Amino acid sequence: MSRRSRQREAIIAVLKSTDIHPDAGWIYEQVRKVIPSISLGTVYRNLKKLKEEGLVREIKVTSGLSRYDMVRESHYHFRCEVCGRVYNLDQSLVDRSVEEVVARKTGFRVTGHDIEFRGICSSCQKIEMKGEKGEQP
Amino acid sequence: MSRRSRQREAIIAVLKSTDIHPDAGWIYEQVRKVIPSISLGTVYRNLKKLKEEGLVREIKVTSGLSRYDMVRESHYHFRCEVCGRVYNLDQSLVDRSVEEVVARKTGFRVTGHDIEFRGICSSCQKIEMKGEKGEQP
DNA sequence: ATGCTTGCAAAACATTTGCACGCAC
DNA sequence: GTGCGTGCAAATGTTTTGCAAGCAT
Repeated sequence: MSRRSRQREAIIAVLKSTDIHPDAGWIYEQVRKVIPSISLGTVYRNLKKLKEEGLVREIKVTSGLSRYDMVRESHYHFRCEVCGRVYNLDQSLVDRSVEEVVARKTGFRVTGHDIEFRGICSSCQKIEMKGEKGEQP
Repeated sequence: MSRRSRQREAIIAVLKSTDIHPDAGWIYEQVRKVIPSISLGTVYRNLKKLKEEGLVREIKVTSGLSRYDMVRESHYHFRCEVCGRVYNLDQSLVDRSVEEVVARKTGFRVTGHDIEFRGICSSCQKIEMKGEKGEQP
């Protein structure tokens, strides 16, 4: 398997400590507080390894850079189109049988699926309402 | 609205002619057969515009570069983990009510969703079986 | 001792952008 | 004529990689 290293452990610690789905740069900045000498290349290298080992998942949201998170229970994502935040949603919202439906219809072997919902999160809806004050003269 | 141009029309034509979900480079090569002087920058600029106008959709598959396709009926995607091909799936496979479920549970305004299924497509399953011949000594 | 992992810096890539010119309106 | 779209090339931003040295096994 993989060898241990302070850098690798620190990256895992950072990922475990948050659920904001950070990108590589943010992870780099966090780890730098503990290991100032770490390089961005090392962060990318470790993320790649961790992905291969199945410990970390890379998500590409419709616009923006790659984001990473620890694989806990698998979950869906909701991306706010206003603030760009990515929220977790409980996977149980959707019946797992969708995979069987797809497998039956296509003959493909289905090993997983992800759903990305789009829309406006609650805090941006509030801001939106404030902003609309007086826009109807 | 947008102004017409040979380049723009050619890009649309290429996108209409295929369903392989090409990336910008492939589109560029295709258009070049008709307009050899077109630049990659123009392809990107047009794709961006077409996206804003809602004519084209950009999909980011879990690994690889951005891919583009004309918005016809909306559909899901299946990405083969072996060959990397992206297939279209009929959106009617999954009940649209998932959006309502999410909206009710979160209080977010949900304006859309995408599903990416993963697995092994039928042609890669065949190859896989061939390749396994004799691997069990 | 062996060889995986690191830091550094350069490279590779995808995508965007500034500019002067040309074409659509 | 106005100003949007283009080609070109340079810039930007992200991710990858070659190398020599260091550390885990």
